[in-house]
Amino acid sequence: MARTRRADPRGITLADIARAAGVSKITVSRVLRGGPVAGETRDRVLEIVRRLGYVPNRLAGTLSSAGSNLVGVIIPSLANIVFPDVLRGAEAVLDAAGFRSVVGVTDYDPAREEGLIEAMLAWRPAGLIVTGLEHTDRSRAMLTHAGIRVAELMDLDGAGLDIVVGLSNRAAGRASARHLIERGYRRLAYVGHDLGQDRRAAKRFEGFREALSESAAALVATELMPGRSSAAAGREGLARILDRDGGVDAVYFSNDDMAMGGCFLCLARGIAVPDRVALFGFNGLDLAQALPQPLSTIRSPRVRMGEVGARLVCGREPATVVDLGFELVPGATA
Amino acid sequence: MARTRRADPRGITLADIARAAGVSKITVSRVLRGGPVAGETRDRVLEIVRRLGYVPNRLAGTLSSAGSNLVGVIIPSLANIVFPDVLRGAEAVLDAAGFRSVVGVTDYDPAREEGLIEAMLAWRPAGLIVTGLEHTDRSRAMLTHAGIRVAELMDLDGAGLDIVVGLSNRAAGRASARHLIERGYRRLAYVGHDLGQDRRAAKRFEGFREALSESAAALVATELMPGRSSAAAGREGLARILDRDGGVDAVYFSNDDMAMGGCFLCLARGIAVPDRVALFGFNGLDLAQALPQPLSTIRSPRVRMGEVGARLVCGREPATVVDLGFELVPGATA
DNA sequence: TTGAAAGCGCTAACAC
DNA sequence: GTGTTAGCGCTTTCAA
Repeated sequence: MARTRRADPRGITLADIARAAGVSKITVSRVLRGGPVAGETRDRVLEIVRRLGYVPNRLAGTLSSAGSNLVGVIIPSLANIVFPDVLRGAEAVLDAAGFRSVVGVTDYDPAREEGLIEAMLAWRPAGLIVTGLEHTDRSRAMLTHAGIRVAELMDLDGAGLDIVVGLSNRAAGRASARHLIERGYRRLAYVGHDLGQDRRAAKRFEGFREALSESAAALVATELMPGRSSAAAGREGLARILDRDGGVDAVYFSNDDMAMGGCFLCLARGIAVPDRVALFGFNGLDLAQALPQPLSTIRSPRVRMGEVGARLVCGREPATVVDLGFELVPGATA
Repeated sequence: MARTRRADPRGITLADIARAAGVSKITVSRVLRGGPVAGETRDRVLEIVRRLGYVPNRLAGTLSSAGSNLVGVIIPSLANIVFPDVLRGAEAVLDAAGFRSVVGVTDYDPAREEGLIEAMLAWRPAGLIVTGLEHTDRSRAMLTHAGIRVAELMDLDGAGLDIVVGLSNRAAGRASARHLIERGYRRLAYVGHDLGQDRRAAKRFEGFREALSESAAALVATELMPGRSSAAAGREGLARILDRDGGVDAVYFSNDDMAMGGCFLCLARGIAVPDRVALFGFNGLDLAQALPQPLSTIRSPRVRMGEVGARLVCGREPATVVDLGFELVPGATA
């Protein structure tokens, strides 16, 4: 046995192909990467590669050439379709460009994000895509010193590190308020979920209140449900608002999931929407547009954020901020 | 310059730490992996590691030691919450066990799956998690010869390669039919989406028809909508069934998304559910349980499938088939 | 057009 | 407890 040890006992290596083809390793390497090789040699090598089912080891290739095709993608959650949408956009672009995405889920915890960033950096990825602009100091330090492109997605309200792609949640909140005010609603309520975790929802609410304070309308009730956003939470939150009454004529929800719960409550109780109470969400989910009354909401360019972020993170353009904006969907509930 | 070339110009290496600490590389390596090192040496090394922000290169580590912490996860889509649910379960278990998940999306295309399997194998992952039992011959060959654990999730109706974790979609279809029959429905309809792509939905439909053929009930209408499942498609499909009439008294949908569309149509048209027409779905999405009338459906253990698949793929147990079953949710629509 | 030698950053094996 | 040597499987460099 010439070999003392084999990392992967079943692994066929370049050397095996080279030996079988009667050429050197580097020639096989060239064939595989389209280098200058005689046609006949190329055919012979490729035939053997195919017959043996050889798959080049990218670990070795990357270590040797310093060009990884891994890109880390870190999102807060997979439980809400919003983030899979972003991931979907990123994955499509990365895949088409020959990159593999390594996915991490923070559960909205900055400390977990920090751990994930470190774990991903260990694989020397070509780039890193993260969610939002809020990170621990150490996360920031790692991202800055890693020497790779970093894209921060889904938020524009704050300072970014390199590439920032998203929308202004504050502006979205303001636009939502202005829409309700223009429609004549004056006694508004807010039904949200845990805003300590969901910083972007918190920024929308801030923008919403900002716009109200400059208007004739007022926020007369706020219901913050503990935990994640869900239709059940939105339904329960609206129930509490309506049971207390107080003459609320429109409700702004932290997102479409919550707002759909509100729609369901009104359907169940036979409450006239928007005559008795108007409902407004955020995200523009397809499902909410298939409701008996399409939800009034703001559509966020989720897939597009993933696409643009991925494209930029793989490119060489200078640091930039891309505002993808949002679209107000009038719907029928406000 | 002793060094001719540096793969990563900004990269600090083990050698840099060793030099700064006045020890050999292997000692630093031991410190980092908890090997036997004197307390004082350990402290000195760790201090330098921290100060320099050194993150060990796992490419090199893995190449050297043959122990990758990457696991490939291949799913058909990210657009339907069902697959992010599975991914979420897998990610949670993998992350807790120190593994990173490399994600691939096939778009329901076996050829793309084949390409993804090859691309992932190039990273010599510790294991691979795929969706369903249908694969191209070459995919099968690669998975069999890779010498790693492979888990196939979400389907039990067919032959697996190594680890199989899921539920019998055929049995779920049968159970759905039996439930409707027991409730007294006799003129049934089916509203589905593209079953050529979604093999699991096709198997449910097969089971459904099987059970019907042994009963007094009959399938009197079928509406297959092109493309992916969606509330809009379900709504439109049910509209066609009802517009044709034919005395249909219950409708089985390919999944909850489609069924919710059906619910929305009935709400919009004021059709009494389940008196005029009963509706039945598949998946048990939370959202469908927050509807004014909770959807009658079958709950699939999606997160659990991901968890169990991930746990087994990282372990050493022999090849096995795990039937996680399903739960019929009576709901209020059938 | 092809090859030999050196090295990517790390760890296993075996000294000392 | 610590170091030396020899790779892991590939690509780069330089030469033929």
